Amino acid sequence: MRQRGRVDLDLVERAAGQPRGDAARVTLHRAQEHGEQRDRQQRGHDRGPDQGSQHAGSAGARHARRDCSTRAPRTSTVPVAPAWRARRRFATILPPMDHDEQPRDDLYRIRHSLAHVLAQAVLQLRPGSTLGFGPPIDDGFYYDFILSAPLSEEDFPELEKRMKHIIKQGQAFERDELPAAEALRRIEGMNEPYKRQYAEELIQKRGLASLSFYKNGSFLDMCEGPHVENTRKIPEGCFKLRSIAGAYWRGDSRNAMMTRIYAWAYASKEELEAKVKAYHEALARDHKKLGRELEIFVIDEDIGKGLPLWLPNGTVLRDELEKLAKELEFKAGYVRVATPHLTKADLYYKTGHLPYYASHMYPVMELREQVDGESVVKESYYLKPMNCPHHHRIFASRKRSYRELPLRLAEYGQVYRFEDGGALSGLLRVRGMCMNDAHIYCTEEQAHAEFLAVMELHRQCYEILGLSDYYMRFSTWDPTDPKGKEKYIDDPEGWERAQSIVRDAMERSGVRFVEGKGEAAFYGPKIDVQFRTVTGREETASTNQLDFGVGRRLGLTYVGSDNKEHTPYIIHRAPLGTHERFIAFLIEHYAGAFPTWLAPVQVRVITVADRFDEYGSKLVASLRERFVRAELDTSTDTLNKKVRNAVTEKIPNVLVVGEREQQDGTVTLRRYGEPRQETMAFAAFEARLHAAIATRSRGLPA
RNA sequence: GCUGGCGUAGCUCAACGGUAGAGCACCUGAUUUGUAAUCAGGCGGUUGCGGGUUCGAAUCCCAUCGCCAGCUCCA
Repeated sequence: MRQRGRVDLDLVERAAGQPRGDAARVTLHRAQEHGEQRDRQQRGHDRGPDQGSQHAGSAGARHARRDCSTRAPRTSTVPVAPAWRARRRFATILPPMDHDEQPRDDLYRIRHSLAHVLAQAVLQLRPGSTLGFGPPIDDGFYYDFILSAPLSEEDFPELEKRMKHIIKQGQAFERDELPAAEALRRIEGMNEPYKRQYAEELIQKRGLASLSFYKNGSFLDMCEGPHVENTRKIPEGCFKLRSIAGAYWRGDSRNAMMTRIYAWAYASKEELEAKVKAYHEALARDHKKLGRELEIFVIDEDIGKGLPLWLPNGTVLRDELEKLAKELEFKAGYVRVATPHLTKADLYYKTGHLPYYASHMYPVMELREQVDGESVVKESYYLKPMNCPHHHRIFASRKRSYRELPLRLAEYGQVYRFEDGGALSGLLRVRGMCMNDAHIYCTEEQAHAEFLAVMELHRQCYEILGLSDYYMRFSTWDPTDPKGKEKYIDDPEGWERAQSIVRDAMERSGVRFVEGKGEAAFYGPKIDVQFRTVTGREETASTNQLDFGVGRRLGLTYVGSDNKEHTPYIIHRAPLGTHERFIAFLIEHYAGAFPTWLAPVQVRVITVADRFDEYGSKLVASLRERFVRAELDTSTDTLNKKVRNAVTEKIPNVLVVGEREQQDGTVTLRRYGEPRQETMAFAAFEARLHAAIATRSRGLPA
């Protein structure tokens, strides 16, 4: 069960991507416009306060916060986001739309009206059911019910038939606006307890003086509209019931479980069909499917839920990403550290994780000994759910001077979080994950440049990977949050300063972002990078947080030029998130066809007949000599079959060699996805290949 | 965690109260092939696990494990 205790640790933070349970407000900053938006969107469960889940970004984010230590070269070589301003690659997917922001256009009306039509059909089929919410959503609409008898997808044809019938009847949507008291009386008569509860909230908490109702045919609903004037305005064949699932009333597991029916709906039959088709095609990129087919990872029941086994192909991806991170971080002045997977329980009491975060950690390991015939606990250990406390201890390993700041400690650290079983999903949400983690300890004066440098590091990573389908979310502190003082560091001035540092850095970088008020980490504001999976779920890939509170809490200090002790700012960041989530993301991004530098098998040599295998072996040996992942296909398959296999495995470079090539010392290159093949000297191919790998380019430069 | 659906060979699936099958993969043999599946044979499942109903269970029931989807995109 989920507990709702609040921890104030970073962990607590919802991990990235997590949906936050509270209604947070988000402001969209696009160039100059500001729009109000809310980020609900997440479809994950609310992992809000309680759950810290997630890795990747989230993880990064959340975890990170704790203390550490070590010294880094006090270089001043940090590149300060220069290039960033000019590029426009960020944020090409649209952030979630706020309820109050959605355009009430025709499509909105159609979807909203269809939700009422669905409800009417459901009430016909299951009289006595009660209603929850039924809003339009990004790709259609849904409606929540407490059904008088269960429905399943098998009932969809019947429901759709009834819906079509209702539409054909040409029911008019009639709006009725009643003063609060009268509205409540009417709702009372409707026998809709959830609607009533919400109506009371609207009147009492939001101060609405009146409520509106819409009636079409036999169906009456409290609803703000707008709707189409008549069901005939709903285009024929523009919707399709999609799925049925449970959903808690108001997304809160303490509330009743309702049944939610989702449907797709678009402005025309053609558009609907195109979208549904695109959706099904997108499923072919699902990382769970490709992960199995391309032998990247498996999740073995005998090992445990959420604990992936990385197969050789997947391990190549991890190694290459780590190599990339090490190179970029080295250039950005980071130093690497390594810390153990286990930690004494005491540390987590100091950081504040225990006992609040305990439900998201694997149970304690206790070393016992016999004392007077009784078994007593001598020492207790936990698997670490984040790397920050370890890094903070490294920072604290000796006295620190301002002269060695900023100190940037980096580690691809393995952490374990006990996520809810129902939340686990392939590599996207796991219980064991390896984070591209780092903590930067710096002075307040350095924080701005360091944060910019972190954003620049993000830009570099994303540019190399060709990622552009994401948006950034700036999560800030909400001074009016009723739980503020227990949840967040109580230091309004500190928040203001930290937020202005981040906001300014973001604005200077020119990156588009949305603002989520009330979504900050407990110790500071953060920037999360949000993306969507092929199935449309939003997740956090990367996270960056400016922590002004934990250093103080843990007594981390450095000696300043004034010979006094000061508390460092700490930036927690994870541009590549966790291997688990990030690779899931990359598999879907590339549809399994990785660029040469990342590909598990970079070159497959196929001979026309086995008498050319010796020549093929020489090619492979030459390539492997310089660390190219090349291999010779020695199977007895036909040439056609070998080519087919290489294509199926999405190998980026296939070399076909036979009599001609052997004689001329050439190779015939067949690039994945390119119909044209090309014969060239082997030396020329090698040079191009090495160039492609060295520059991590997507193609093979000429 | 909760709601619902689903677990048949390594993979994708069929059999839906009456002897558990196919394709691919794998193994063996033949084939030595110039760009997306050569031919033949073979191996492979106590139908996730455990109970129950039944003359008989992969099919029905219960429990359990696992997987998938959903769990505010608020009237």
